[in-house]
Amino acid sequence: MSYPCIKIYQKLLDYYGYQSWWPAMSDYEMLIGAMLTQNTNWRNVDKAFANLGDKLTPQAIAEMTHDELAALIRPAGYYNQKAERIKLFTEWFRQYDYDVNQIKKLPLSQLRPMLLNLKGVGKETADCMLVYAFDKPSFVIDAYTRRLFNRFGYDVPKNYDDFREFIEREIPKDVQLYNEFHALIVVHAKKHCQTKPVCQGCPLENECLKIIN
DNA sequence: CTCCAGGACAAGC
DNA sequence: GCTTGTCATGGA
Repeated sequence: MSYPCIKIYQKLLDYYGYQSWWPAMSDYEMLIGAMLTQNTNWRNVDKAFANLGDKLTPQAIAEMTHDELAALIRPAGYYNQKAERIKLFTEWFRQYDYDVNQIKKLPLSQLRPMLLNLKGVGKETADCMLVYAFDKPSFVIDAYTRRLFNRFGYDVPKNYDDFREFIEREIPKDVQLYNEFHALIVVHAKKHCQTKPVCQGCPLENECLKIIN
């Protein structure tokens, strides 16, 4: 690899500054947001949050019926699936008294398989939860990450865990770094590369071209 | 009208 | 292992 992965991070950080993610009022809101945003525009997730209002707590959601929850999160799409899966996740969360600090005591090697075992929590969602709620360094791979690394000329693995481990080998295993890097990738993609394989008007375009040529 | 957005899962090969 | 159909809304 001719271009160090960490330099992409540094360029994004220089341009956009620290993002201090995840945008959420509480750890529970972050965890639910990770499930609601699956293949869904964040604007629609915000509408669901607005509908939930002060009922966006594990206690309140645990007491709702499926239909009540589904109606509130309807704007976020897949609302029947997501309602069921959010209920199941909240049941799991209850084992830890709805307290992320209890979950943080578990090692990453044990916690990640536990999350993946939950219905509706796949690899990307699990890694988001690990980085943004449980302070565990497990690099998040999403469509934006693939697009960016392809743009920079990387021949990245198609397999999720292969790609994740590839990046984890390239940069320090630091949860704060993982947190910022993924946030910067998303912010960058939303501003400049949302639907285009090539970043037109991208602030890093000159750098991209310099690297490829 | 079509296409897509910070995916996950089950079924089929 | 990998590919495909399904789930669904709202904005461009």
